[in-house]
Amino acid sequence: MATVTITDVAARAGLSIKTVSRVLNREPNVREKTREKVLEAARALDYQPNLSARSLAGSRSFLIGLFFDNPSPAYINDVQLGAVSRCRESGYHLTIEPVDATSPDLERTVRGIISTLRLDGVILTPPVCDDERVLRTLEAHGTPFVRIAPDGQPDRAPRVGMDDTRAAFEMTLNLIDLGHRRIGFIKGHPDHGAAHLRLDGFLSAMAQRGLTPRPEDVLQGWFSSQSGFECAEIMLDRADRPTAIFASNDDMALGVIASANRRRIGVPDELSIAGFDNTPAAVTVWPHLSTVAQPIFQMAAAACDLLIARAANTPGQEGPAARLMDFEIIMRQSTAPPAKG
Amino acid sequence: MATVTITDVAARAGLSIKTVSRVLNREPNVREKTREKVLEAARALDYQPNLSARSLAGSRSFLIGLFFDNPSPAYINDVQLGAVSRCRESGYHLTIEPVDATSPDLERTVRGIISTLRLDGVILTPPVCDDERVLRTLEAHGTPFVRIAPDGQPDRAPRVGMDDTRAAFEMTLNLIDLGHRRIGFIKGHPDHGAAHLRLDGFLSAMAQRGLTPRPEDVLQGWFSSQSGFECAEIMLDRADRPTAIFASNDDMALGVIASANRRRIGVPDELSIAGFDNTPAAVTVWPHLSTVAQPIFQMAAAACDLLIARAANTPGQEGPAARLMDFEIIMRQSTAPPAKG
DNA sequence: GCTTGAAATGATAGCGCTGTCATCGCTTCG
DNA sequence: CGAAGCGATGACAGCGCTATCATTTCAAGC
Repeated sequence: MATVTITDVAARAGLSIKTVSRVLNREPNVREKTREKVLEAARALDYQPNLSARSLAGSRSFLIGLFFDNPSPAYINDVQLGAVSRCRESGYHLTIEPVDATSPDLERTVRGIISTLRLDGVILTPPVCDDERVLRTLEAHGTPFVRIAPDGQPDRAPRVGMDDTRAAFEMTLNLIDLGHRRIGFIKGHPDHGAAHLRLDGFLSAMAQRGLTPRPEDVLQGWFSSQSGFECAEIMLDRADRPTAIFASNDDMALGVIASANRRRIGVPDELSIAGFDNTPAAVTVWPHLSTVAQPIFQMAAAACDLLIARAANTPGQEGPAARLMDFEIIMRQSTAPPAKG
Repeated sequence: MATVTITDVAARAGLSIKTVSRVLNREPNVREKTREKVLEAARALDYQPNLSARSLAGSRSFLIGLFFDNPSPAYINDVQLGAVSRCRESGYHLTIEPVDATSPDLERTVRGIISTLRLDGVILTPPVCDDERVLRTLEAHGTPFVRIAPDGQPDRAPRVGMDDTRAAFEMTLNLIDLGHRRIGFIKGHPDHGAAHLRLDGFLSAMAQRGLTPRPEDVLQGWFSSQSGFECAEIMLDRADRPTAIFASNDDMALGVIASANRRRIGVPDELSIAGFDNTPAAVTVWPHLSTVAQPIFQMAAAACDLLIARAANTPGQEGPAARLMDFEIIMRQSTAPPAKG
C-alpha cells in the first residue's frame, strides 16, 4: 500500500532522482560513496521500482513472454521454472501465453500480445518455435526471441537445444552393450523434428555395432502412450519378438510397459524398455524407466539469459547464437541383460 | 515496430484522445456514432494500447499473478490454462511466480513481486494458499487474491474449490455398489487438508452402507507414488486382502497398480483400484484408472473472473466469495465387480 | 593560481495513457 | 424565449520513471 517512489529515495539520500536512477540501473560514473548512500536509502525505505513507469519511460519492459502449445505439462513446467529462475536474478518477470498452434488467429493473437506488452523477449517451445506465422510476426515487430529445440532453420534465430541424435545413439549403445541384439524401435510423431533425429541415432548405433534392425521392429508411433501401446502389441505378438524396445519418448515407453504387463511379460527379465525425456511418470511406473533426461530447466534458463543480455545492451545486435546442452542417460530398472536362450 | 498510439487513433477519428480512451475502456456517455468512428479508426490502424502507460496512468495493471509451489505439473498446467483463458477475454495477462514455500525469504519475495508489478490480483494454489506469511503480505499490501482449494480459514478471502468429501463419498459408493465389501484406503499427506476430507468421504460412505473398514486397511500415504506402492505392498501381502483399493490421489493409485503388476495380481479382475485427480498418467497406465476429475481449469477461470471483476469496479469492496465447482467421477477399466468367491 | 577537461550530478522533458474538471451543445420546461 | 440540466466531448495535469543535455565538481598540469 505504502508506495515508495524514486523521489522518496532521492530525498532521503539527499540526491537527485537521476542519480538514484543511475545507481539502480548500474550505470557508470557514480562515486562509490554516493552509490552506498542511495542503496542505503532504498533499503531503509524498502523501495521497489515501478515496472510500468520504467517500461514506459525506458526502452525495456522487464517482461519475457513464454509462448507454448505443448501437450506435456511436465515439459512446460520445467521450462517455466528454468526461465523464472533467471528472470528473478535480473528483475524480470515471465508472462505465459499458451496459444493454439492450429488457430487461424494465431498471428493476430501473437501480434496483440507483443505490442500490448512490449515484451523484451520471447521464448518459443516446440511446436510453436517452428510456426512460420509466429516467427514472421515476431521478426516483423522486432521482438527478440529464442527457440528451444527447433526443428529446422537452425540459424534463423538464437536457439538452445540438445543433441537428440547423440542421445539416442548412446542409449542404443547401452542396450546393445547389455547384450541385446534384436532391439525394437518406436518412432515419434513425424512432424516433430526430434523424432527423426532420435531414429537416426538409433540406426547409426545399430550400424556401428554391425546390427541391422528388421523392418518389422521399427514401427511408427505418435508420441502418445496409446500409440506406444499399439506398437508394442504388434511387436510382442511375434514369437521372435525383440528383447528390448526403445521408444522415442517416455509416454510411448509407458504404453510398452502397459502392453508387457497385460501379456505378463516380465520387465526387465524378459523385455527391456527404454524411453526418452525423463518425465515424472518414468519413476511412477514399475519398474522405473530407463530414459534420457533432457536438461529442460537449463535450456530455458539459457534462453532467458540470451534474451535478457540482448535487452540490456541495445546496440549489440549480435547474430543468432546457439547453445547445445548436455543430456543425461539414466539407466533404471526397466533395462537389463536379455534372458539366456 | 510501427507504434500506433492513442493520439494517432484520435487524429484519424477526428476526436480527442479522451474520447478514444472512453470508447476503449467502455465508459458510458459516448454517442453510438462516435464509438463506431473510434473503433473503426483503431481497427484501421491496428491500434494496441500500451499496457505500461495504462497501468501507470490508471489504477489497474492488467496483470494477474499466479503464485505456486506445486509438485504436480499437470495441476499447475490446468490452472494456468484456465486462468489465461479468462485473462485473454479481458485484456489481462498472467505472470507466473513459482515460489519456494519453505524459503525464509518468501515474504520478501512476495512483497517485491506485488509492489514491482502492481498486480491487480493474485491466484494462490495449494500449498501457497495456506501460507500465513503470503496471506499476510498480500493483505497488508491490499492486493486482492483468490485461493484455490484452501485448507482452512475459508472466509479469509474469496476462494474456489470443490467438495472433496462428497467426491470421495460418491467414489466409495460406486465401489460398494460394484459389489466390494472389503475396501482398502490410502490416506494422503496429513498436512494437506484435502487428504482429511477425502478420508471423511470414504468413511461416511462405508458407514452409510453399514460397512466398517478394518484398521489395517486404512493406511497412511504421502501422496507420492512410492508411498502408494508401499501401502499396497502391505495390504496385498495379506491372504484376506481387500478386493478394492481407493487411493487418495492418482499418483498413489499408480503405485498400487505397480505393486499389483509386480505380484501378478490382475487388475481389475482380482483387484479394483481407484484414484483421485484424473492426472494425465491415469490414462497412460494399463488399465486406465478410475478416478475423480477436479474441474481445475474451471476453478482457475472462476478465480480469474473474481479478480478481474474486482479490479474493474474499484468501489465494490465486496467481502469474501466462495465458489464450489462440480467434480466428475470417471469410471474406467481399473474398477470392476470383485471376483466371485 | 588558473585553465582544462573529464567525471559526477542535476534539471527537465517526455513516455502513452487515465482522471479531473471545464466546456459545449442540445433538450426540456416554466 | 431563456434558464436549467444533462449528456457528450475536450484540455490538461500528472502517473514514476529514463534520456538528454546542462551544470557543477574536482584533479591535474602549467
